Formats: sequence, structure tokens, C-alpha cells
Amino acid sequence: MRSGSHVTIKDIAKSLGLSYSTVSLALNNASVVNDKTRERVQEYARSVRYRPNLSAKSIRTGHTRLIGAVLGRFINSFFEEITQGIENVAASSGYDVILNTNGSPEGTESELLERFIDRHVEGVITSVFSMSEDGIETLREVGIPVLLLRPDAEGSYPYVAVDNILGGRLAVSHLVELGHKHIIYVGYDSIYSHLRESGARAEAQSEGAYIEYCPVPKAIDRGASYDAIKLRIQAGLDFTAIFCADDVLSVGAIQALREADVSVPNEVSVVGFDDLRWAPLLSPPLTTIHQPQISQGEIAMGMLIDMMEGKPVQSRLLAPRLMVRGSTSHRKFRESLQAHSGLHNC
Amino acid sequence: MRSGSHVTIKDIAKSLGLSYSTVSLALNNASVVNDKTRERVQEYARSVRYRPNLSAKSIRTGHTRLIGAVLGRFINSFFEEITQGIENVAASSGYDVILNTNGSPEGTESELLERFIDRHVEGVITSVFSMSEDGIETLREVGIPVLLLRPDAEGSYPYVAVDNILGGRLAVSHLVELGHKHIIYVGYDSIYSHLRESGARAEAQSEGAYIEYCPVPKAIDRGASYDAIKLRIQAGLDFTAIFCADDVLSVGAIQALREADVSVPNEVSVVGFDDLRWAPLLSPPLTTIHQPQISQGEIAMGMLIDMMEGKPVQSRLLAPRLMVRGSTSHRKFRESLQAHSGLHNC
DNA sequence: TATAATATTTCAAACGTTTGAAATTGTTTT
DNA sequence: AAAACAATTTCAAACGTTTGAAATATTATA
Repeated sequence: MRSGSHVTIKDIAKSLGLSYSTVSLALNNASVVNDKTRERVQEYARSVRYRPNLSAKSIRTGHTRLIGAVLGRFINSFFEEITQGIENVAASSGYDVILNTNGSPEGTESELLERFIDRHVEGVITSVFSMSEDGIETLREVGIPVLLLRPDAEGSYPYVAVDNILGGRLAVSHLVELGHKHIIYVGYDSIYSHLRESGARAEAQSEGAYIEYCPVPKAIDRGASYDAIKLRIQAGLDFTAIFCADDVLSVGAIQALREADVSVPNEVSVVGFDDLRWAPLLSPPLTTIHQPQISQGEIAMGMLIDMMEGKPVQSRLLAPRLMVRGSTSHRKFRESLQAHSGLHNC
Repeated sequence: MRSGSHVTIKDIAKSLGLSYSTVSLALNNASVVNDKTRERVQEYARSVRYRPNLSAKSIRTGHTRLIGAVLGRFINSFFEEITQGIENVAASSGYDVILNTNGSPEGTESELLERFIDRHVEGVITSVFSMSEDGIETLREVGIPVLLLRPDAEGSYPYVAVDNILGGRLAVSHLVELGHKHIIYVGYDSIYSHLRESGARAEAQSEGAYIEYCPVPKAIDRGASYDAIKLRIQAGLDFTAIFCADDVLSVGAIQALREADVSVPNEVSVVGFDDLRWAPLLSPPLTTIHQPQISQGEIAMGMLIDMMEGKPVQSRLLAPRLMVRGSTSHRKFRESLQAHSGLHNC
């Protein structure tokens, strides 16, 4: 067999003295064909390494079993893991994933959509930063179901996301249990941060603690939180805990504290959000809110498959988990160790 | 127009009173068709949002413009960035990428290959851990070119990889310049580590420094290097620098040093390899060898396209770059600060 | 053994394109 | 105005499948 050439159903039919139809039927395990013939065909197909041509198949059936994923690019492994989950269930359901991490300039969104449409992808999974409202609408117009990887306030689209409010509650609940009363929340202007903050406030209120909002211009910006906390420290060290809207912000905060010779966690506790894979590698290892990324991807893909099959789906909020590590400690430790620390710093 | 239905060339032909052929030719900018007709067709196609059916196209032309990428899953953002590069040039060359991060159990490799073959991908990019020698051969047999993202000693396959030997040299050269004479190399049994080590040794030899090999069972295992360095410290603190085969190993090493109250970088300097995105977030920020991941992906995809077009390609070794950060310092600092450290520890 | 019923296979069209060859139209040249 | 040529368009087959309808073969029933 010439390299690159492919055996087709016709070839098999010819060799076996059968019609295309019978071969096709046999290969698809149609019950209508005689057991003996089916076996003979399948056996022979195997022996000549027959592989169906999916393009041909899809042109006839209208099904490509292709799905498109467009995810944001981050300075973290967040989407890498989500991708993992998506792939897992896609593969086991016979779908392939065309991935786009949207790294290219903004203007190309429409090109991306065109590619998806041209490929006749049967569904699209996307995260918020990665696709505009218009883009989503375009897809819907041509009948491609879209699943969001973020909470959708208006409820116009099905989504699967982590429960950010609960995440905020968990973080603050942990800090409150450790005796912290004055907690700084480092956040930015986006739905993620707002939800996390509102969870934090709700929990604080019911526990008699106080949340102070410390804004930074954007997410995942170590420098921004460094600057913000640096400034805040100069205004007075009247807080004992910081809750950051994401792990990277925590790194900046910790850096600012360290430079001001404020010990983490002895003097100030820090909690992050996301639980990126390197969070345990920091020193101290970061206490943070874990997002179940792989299962988020798996659930998302499962839901999308349901949508593609026309089944009704219900948006889901996934429960985050508190990961207690080294960057938080009990407030009562503060005074004693501050003394020690003072000695040490002289 | 019914949602989900697609305008075809036939539809356009009918509406415009032309034959399929003319429409097809016009849409493909064939010079044979009259300028006026071409414009009319394209204009109309745009107005009805015509999009070609890529399956149909590929069944006729034999070209799917699909490429397969199978990359390893790591506790790092390494492949996320490579993917970025691959996508960038794939997109601008009209290819789509079916990504598989090979997270599923081992046995499924053949299934993955079958999917690639069924989809008629025109080329495959893969990293070493992700696909067996047999798998690669299978692809080649059916005429699908394969590009490796790793050095191939035998030279049987084209590849693009970072120059690991040079990386090793850069790391040790830096340490030697800082005055370090006794350097521990933390590595494991794989081609990557071996190459890095040999670079390290070559550089050390020419500079009169000494490399001591400290083996760990596998890559990217923080615990393993922690254990190894812990043990090594107990045997005596007669070294002043550690070079680790990857960044994650560095984290374990630093942790072991910290627990033994050995200051990094004042008493012992540590250099990693990879420059994962979180390397600057550590404290101290990690001095390490940077791998140009995005361009590695871009170059890889460019080469694969050449291969698919039948052009000859030449394997490439990319130059790594030393990133000097906080985890290394001059050896002369050692004695003075060791004294201080002793005081501090009392 | 003829007939009915069922099991199995085949025919032929279709999916949306592309493309070599043939046909038509338009333009020069003589 | 006929012949020759070029420009443009159309025909029809092909790519590898699937599938409803029709044809044939097999078995059961009377």
C-alpha cells in the first residue's frame, strides 16, 4: 500500500465482492446485516487497516463531532487544567476539540468564529475574557450551542462556574476563626472580584469582622497589589489579614509585607483565590481557595454534549474548597511574635 | 433562513443563475472567471453569509488543514505556552489544531492515533513523554509527518528543542563567575537531565569547578529534591551552590535549605531550569534558565508546515537564556553572613 | 410445493465541494 | 463575413460516506 493512501469502503467492497452498502452497514454494526458477513467485513477491514474518512462521514451525516474551545491565556495553569477536563470527556464521547487560547490580537475574534463555523463545530466552550457578547450571539444564530465557563448574571446562557460568593465566605470564615477582625480585601472591577467580595462581606458581617476594600486596577497583577499594600502599610498596620481576589495578587501583597518586615503569617495572614498549581510552592505556602478546575472542564464538556443532543441543561455553580497552608495563622500569635520579630530585626 | 441550515454553493448558483462551477471558481478567486461575475458572486455570498463546508472541501481536495498536537501534562505552564506558539502560526496559515494533552491512561495512545488518522490530520507535533516510538512510527507509515519537541539523539526525526547542554553551561558559568567552586547538580535519569548535566560538567571543568551529582528519581518532584538535599546537608555543608534540572526541583531544594537554616542565596545559591512563569514569584525569585517556549511552538509549527508541503527541514536547537534573579549571589558573601546567621539562630 | 414472511443485500441518490474537459460567448484578424 | 483565437461559463464526474427504497435470497407456513 502506497504511503499516505487510504483504504476506502469501495476497496473493501471490491475485494470482498460485496456492495458498498453492505460494507458500510457491516462496519457500523447494523443489525440488518448477516452476522457472518459482518464479521468477515470487520475482520478484513482490520487486516487492511481500514479507517473511515471522517470528512466524508460528516458531509453525509451532518455531524462533525468537533467542538471548539476558546479559553483565555493567563499567567497561570488555570486553563491548562480546565482543558484537561474538557478533553477527558470529549475523547470518551468521541469528540475532538479545536482549542484556541486567544493569544492573538483582539481583531481576530471574527476570524476565529468563522473557522469554527467553517469546521461545523457542533458546540463551543468559552470563558468570559475570551469572547465578546457579539461573538456568542453569532454562534447562536447559526445554531451552535455555547457553554460559558463563568457565571452569567442575566442567565441568558448556560454556564458552569465556581461559586465565587461561597469562596469569599470560606476565606473570611477561615480568617475570622483565626481571630482576625480587620481584613483587607484586595480586588478589582470585574464580576469575579465583586462576587468574591460580596461573599467576604456577608461572612464578615455575620461574624462581626470588618472588610476594608483595597482596589487594584486589574486581576493577576503582582505589581499592582504590591503597590497597593505597600501604600496601605504606610497608612498604618491596623489590619491583621489580607484576602486577595487571586493568587497572583497574594504574591504581590506578601512581597510588600515582607519588604516592610511584616511577617506572614505571624503578623498578617494572607489568603488567595484560585489555588494555582504553584500556590503550595511559595514560602510560606499559600492558604487559598481551591477551584476544581479539572472537574469544571469535565462538567462543562458533559453539559455541552447534552446541549448538542438537544437535552435541557441547568447551569451549575461548583463548590470551592479552602486550602489551609502556611500563609495564615491565629491572630493571638501576633503580639508575642511581633516582639520576637522586633528583636530579630534590630 | 432556518437556524443551523447552511447556504451552499448550489444555493448561490441557483439564486444567481450561474453554474456551481462558476460560483466555486469565483469564490476561490480563480483568474479564469470574469471580474464582474467574481465580484457579483462574492458580494452575494457575503450578503447571505455563505461559509464553505470544510468537510466537503477536504473530501474533494484531500486536504483537511488540521494538525494534531499531543503534549505532556505537567505541573507547570510549560506546554500552555508552547501551545500558544503553535496556535499562532497555525491560525495564520489556515490550520486548526486538535490538541490532546494526553492526560488519560496510557493504553489510549492508539485510540488517539486512530482519531488523528481518521480526521486525516496532515501533521503531528508531539513532545517526548507524550507518544511512544511505536506511535510515531504508525503515523509515519500512513504518511503523516511528525515533528518532535525534544532533542532526538538518533536524528531519525526532525525536532525543535532547546539547547540543554548550553543551558547547563550558562547555569554553571553564572555560578562560577560568582565564585562558586563546589556545585551540586540535582538531576534524574532522562535525556534532558543528562544533557543539562553534561553542559554543566563541561563548563565546570574548563573553569576549575567541581560538579557533584545528586540524583532524584524523577523530574518535577519537589519532595524528591527536598529529601535529597536534606540528606546532603546532613552529610556536611561543603557546597555553596545547587543547580537543579528543573524549577520544581529547585523549590524542594530551597525548602530543604531553609529548614536547615541555610540562607538562599547568602550561603547557598540555587539555579533552576525552565523559567516557569511562577519562577519570579518565589522568594527569593529564582535564578533559572529560560526556555523560549512561545517561539519554540511557533518554530515547531512553521517547520511542520514545511514538512507537510514536502519541503526539507532541518532540526533546530534553540538558545536558552540565563535569568538572573534573587536565588544566586556571590560566594564571598558567604562567610560574613554565615556568622550573622549563626547569631540569628541562637 | 407454492406462498408468505423475513432476512439480507444491492441500487442509486445524496451530502457540498473541486476540476478536467467540453461548450459557449466574445473579440480579433484576415 | 468567415476563421481563428481568447475569454468565460458549463457539464459531469469524482471524493468517501450513508440511507431509503427496491431487489433478492432464505426460511417458515400452509
